[in-house]
Amino acid sequence: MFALLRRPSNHFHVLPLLRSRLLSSLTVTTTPSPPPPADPATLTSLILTSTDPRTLTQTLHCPTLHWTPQLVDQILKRLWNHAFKALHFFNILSHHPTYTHSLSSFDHAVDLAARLRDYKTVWTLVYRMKSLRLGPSPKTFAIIAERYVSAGKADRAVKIFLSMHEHGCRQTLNSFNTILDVLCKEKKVEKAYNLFKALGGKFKADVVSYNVIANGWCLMKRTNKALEVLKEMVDRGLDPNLTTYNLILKGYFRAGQTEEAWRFFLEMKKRKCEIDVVTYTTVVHGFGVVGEIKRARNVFDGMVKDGVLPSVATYNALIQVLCKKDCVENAILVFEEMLRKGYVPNSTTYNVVIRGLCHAGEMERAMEFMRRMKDDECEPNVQTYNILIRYFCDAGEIEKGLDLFEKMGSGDCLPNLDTYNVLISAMFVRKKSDDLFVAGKLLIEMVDRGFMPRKLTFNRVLDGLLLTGNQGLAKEILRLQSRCGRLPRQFKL
DNA sequence: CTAGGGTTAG
Repeated sequence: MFALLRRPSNHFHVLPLLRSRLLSSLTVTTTPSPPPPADPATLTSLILTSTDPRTLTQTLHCPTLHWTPQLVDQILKRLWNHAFKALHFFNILSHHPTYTHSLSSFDHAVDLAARLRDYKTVWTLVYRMKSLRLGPSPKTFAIIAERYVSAGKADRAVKIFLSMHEHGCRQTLNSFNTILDVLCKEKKVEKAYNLFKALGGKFKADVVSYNVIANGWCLMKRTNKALEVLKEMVDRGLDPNLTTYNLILKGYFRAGQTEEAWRFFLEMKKRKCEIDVVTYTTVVHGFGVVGEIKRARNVFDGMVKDGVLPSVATYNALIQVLCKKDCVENAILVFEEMLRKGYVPNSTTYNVVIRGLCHAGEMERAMEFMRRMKDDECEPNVQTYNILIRYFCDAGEIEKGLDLFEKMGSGDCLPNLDTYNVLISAMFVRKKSDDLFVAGKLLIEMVDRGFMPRKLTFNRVLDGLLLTGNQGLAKEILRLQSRCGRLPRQFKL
């Protein structure tokens, strides 16, 4: 906590000890000594703590360091929440004397730049892929389209899809379905449906196209619209499949039409359309969220008799709804039951249990489960940290929240946008000058890492700093705000 | 990354 207050610059977050250790390993590389190890964790720390680009380049270009696309991708993944550093790393390797980036690393870089809304860099990367004859691939376009749509530029995304072939990437039914899906997932169903009507004939729309659109309506809780679309499909001579039925089932639950969902489920069973684990998981979850725990359990118990084994996701659904609508103790009983049956819980399982415990005020047991995760080769992820940080702060144990935050910075799980938002809000509860100072530093750090705070966050922090006499930091943040305003920071390639 | 099931808060 106090280390946090004292750290002068953007990297105040990294624990001092770790920092000096890594810096010394950096200087070592300029003299003929052992080569830097090639494991992703060490390399990621090295990139995060380096302060001098030239030394870092030297280190990463070291001939004994054997780069592979897998290694590069692993590092990019680890640096996902530190977008500028990630792109910087990508760029250094772009100039490596012998190594050449793979298509998937390019896609990572495109995704990062697009998330920063730095479209100039996005297109530079696309042209570079093209000149290296690596791509762009349909996946590259899916990434770009998704980012444009989520930045509120749906029309732009459609245009880019329509111009894919100009970049040497053929338009297929698959890519058509992808753009429809991207639009639907961002709740632009009308737009998707218009595109579907205009070009569905040309691309020979199939059951996937119809399912995507129907699911889009379901996401808007417009089950009837979804059913209309499917009627149209049947009229065109295309048969619904299990995915179709499952998405309608989910749609009924989502729209609060629980009894319709149940009748639909019974109909599916009666018609012998070979319902699967997804069907059952949907029903267990659907009943659970409306508090129908008995029915959820009945369905869960019944699936085995029907010859369908639950999956980890099914257990996760049951455990979650028990936490929410029943009690954590019963949820943990199910958790233990799944272990006894030989299932391997994943990070979602743990996160669900941890949230349940936090919600019940059992913070210590929640922490215990986080430690247990590691024994199950299931490292805590950013969601795990966010849950614990949030509940610690809500309970007024802000120091403990900050402790966890610092552990993230030094470990292999970097904080994301949610982490910063949660923590910054928490800095207002005690109305202490020191806390506001931390909030200011966090704000600066998040911008440094490619996350854009909302205007409201800026104003809250500024007000707080001025009220508590932190004029200096307030000034710095004002400059920051005007510098990043609405324009994205551009990355120098 | 051609579609359906588990994580997140008011």
